Amino acid sequence: MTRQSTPDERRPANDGRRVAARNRAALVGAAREIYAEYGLDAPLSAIARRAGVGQGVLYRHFPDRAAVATAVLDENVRQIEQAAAAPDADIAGVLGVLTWHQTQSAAFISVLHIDGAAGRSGIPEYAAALSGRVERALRAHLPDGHRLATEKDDLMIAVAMVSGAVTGPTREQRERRAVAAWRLLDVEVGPVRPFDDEQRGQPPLD
Amino acid sequence: MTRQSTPDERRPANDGRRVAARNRAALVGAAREIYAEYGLDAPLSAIARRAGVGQGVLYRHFPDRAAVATAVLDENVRQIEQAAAAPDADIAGVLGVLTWHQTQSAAFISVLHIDGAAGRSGIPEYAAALSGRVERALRAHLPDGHRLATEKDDLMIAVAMVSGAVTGPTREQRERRAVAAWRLLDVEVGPVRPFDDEQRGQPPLD
Amino acid sequence: MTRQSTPDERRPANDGRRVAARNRAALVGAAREIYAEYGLDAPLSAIARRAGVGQGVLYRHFPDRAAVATAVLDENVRQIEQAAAAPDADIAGVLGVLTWHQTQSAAFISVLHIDGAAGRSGIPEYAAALSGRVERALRAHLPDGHRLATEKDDLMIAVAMVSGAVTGPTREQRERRAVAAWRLLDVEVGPVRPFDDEQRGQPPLD
Amino acid sequence: MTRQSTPDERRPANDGRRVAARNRAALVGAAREIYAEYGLDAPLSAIARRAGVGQGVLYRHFPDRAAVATAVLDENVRQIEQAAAAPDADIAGVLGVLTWHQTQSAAFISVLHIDGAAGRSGIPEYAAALSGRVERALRAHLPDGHRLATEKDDLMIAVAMVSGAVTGPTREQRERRAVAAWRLLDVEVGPVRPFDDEQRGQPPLD
DNA sequence: AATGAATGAGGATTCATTCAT
DNA sequence: GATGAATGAATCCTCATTCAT
Repeated sequence: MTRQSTPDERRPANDGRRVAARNRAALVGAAREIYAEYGLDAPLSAIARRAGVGQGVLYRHFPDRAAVATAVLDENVRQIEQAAAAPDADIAGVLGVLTWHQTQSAAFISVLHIDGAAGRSGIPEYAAALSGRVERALRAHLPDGHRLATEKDDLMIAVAMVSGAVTGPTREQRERRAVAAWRLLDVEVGPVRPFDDEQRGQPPLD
Repeated sequence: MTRQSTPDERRPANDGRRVAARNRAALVGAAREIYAEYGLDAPLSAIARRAGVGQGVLYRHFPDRAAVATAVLDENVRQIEQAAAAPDADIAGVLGVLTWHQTQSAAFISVLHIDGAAGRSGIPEYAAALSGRVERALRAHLPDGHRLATEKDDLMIAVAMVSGAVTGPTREQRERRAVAAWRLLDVEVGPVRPFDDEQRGQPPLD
Repeated sequence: MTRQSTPDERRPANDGRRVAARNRAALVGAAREIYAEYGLDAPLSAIARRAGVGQGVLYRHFPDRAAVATAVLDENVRQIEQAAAAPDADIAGVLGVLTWHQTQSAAFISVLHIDGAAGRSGIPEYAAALSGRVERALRAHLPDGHRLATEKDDLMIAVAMVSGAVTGPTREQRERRAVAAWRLLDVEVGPVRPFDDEQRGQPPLD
Repeated sequence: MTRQSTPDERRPANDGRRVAARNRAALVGAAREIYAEYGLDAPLSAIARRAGVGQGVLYRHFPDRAAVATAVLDENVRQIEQAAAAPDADIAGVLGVLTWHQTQSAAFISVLHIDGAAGRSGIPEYAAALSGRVERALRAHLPDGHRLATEKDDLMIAVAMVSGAVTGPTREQRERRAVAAWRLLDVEVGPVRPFDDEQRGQPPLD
């Protein structure tokens, strides 16, 4: 339901495919907001409600709660991959994008803890896969002489460490702490910002 | 109304008030285990069950779930304080004890994230208080020239960072990662171990 | 209770019987307060706590919750009986004492509803017995020509009606309404007050 | 709750919705019965059980226990209002309908005690609102010279008095006592019956 | 495909009652 | 006799998940 502001949508009897895609996107967006506000344990009903769809639709698109979380985090990871795929990418820049997402989303932090989140939230191998993609994106630009290139695990341990430092009620404070964390690690980081200017807008729905 | 089923049958023995202290200790111990396995959001009923007591006993000893968590974490913090109070204490040694507890207890990690725990578990100012005690214990031995002594927040940010790195299914792996984290921070840490061999005994309550 | 406790007890260390009597009185007093504040469904533990005794003591003196209530109300009824036994007693005077108790105690009101209370609070035939004693005390002074003497049930119906009217947060308001109720019934009532000046003081305990 | 979806019946009826309406009615009916038997403090689970639905259904339809009670009592009050709105209504007739409901429902009695209900059941201002509606319905037909028109509060005090008198295990006995109460008040009352012949029957649940 | 109602298990919390000391 | 701890049933309330329409 939820009157859609899209002008071309005037007929609820419009064919399903398009509606389905829109619903899926609405669910992912709603989940992102809900996760940001309440964490990964938030009730699924809240996500469906904020997306403006019935509970059943959520289950049609996502088999379980882990799938929802994965879909949300997938977008974050994709941005990092895109940042890594940019022509002028370097490790500092990619770390900056990564850090931005760390400061943005409590859920995203969890996934980088790999099993910290897995315990409670039932995000199983999904998390490992996402974490692996992040690692590949970073490592593609990791020079041999880089501070995090000596030991095999250092790169992702450092990422996890920054995740640990990123706490606080406001994004600004979280960013300040993230920057301090990288400084303590003696690692140079580019500007902390999303990859594109594709602002993922948060409609103050509901 | 009181429809009581006339418990003329044997009733599970009431061992008297002597057992109260033992029960409290059992609850704290059970809570420690349960928290380590499932995190601070674990059901209180699981704690009572593992302690081998009824639900009511838990509520007799602890008014709310925050009180349970506090009782558990309080012991960890106390060990760190004791380590700091030892005659030959230095910052590396205290950090070693701290790190041991970080590798030991998922719950303890949460509390050092300061607000990471606050979110769901309703451990609000408790966490801040415990975290403050840890900070004081550490700062008492922080030399002026120490790597973590330049910026005001660096000390606890570093602690949070190590907490972030401490993941993995086994304590050994978590310790390995913790050590790697301190190395990346270029901070010297003493042996990772509990303060004393003081078996976590029964506090002489009552 | 057979033993008359002389008020001038000089030996507080004289245990046993005397302590038991004091505890019983404390329980009744506490129950009166608790009932006035929370109604007849208040937890028994609250009564024991306010009386400053253990839970077990309550069960030693009273087999069930109805016995507690009865003990409390018994005192109210006794005052009414004493008022009726006074040399210069008349129906108006006894009604005044009765009304005072109605305005004083929500519990007492319930008992005069006879079965309204019985339903929930498990005050079974106790209530009937108490109600019967009140009726006898009143009827002893009911002149043949009295407004409430025509029909058999009129007397106690009128009492129940006044009980129904007695609502409100303060005793003053309840008294005002009680007086209005008697006026509507066209029944003359003496001064609304306890029988003796034996103020049953309410220590603001706890 | 209750987004007012315009109940235009153009669409092929969604039967899920139809069941919902039936369930809601069943819940209200069950609540009425349970309240009559056990009073307003009856467990909500008993209501759900008698309605033949799960607990969750009750919470879907009513956010809290006060909402359930309000839904039930609202119907009673509505009947009284309808009786007052009838073309040939007079005060005696409306009082008769009111009295019928008093004899019918212990819960309804509570609400007219105004604060008697407020105590335990958490039906605070709801009760006041319902009581106010009853008063308005009555007062609309109260002639200036009526016995209950002299003092401002007399009307509702009288209603409360009758409520107080209405006790007893059977409706018949309660009615007899109610009639006696009105007689003692010297107030003429019409036939004690529900407003319409609209028997509030048992919804053909399952 | 969407809807949103229903189910029912799970967890929190409160108390009446018993009983060892 | 008193104490107060323990038990465990009962109730409240929340969601994850299924399913009829």
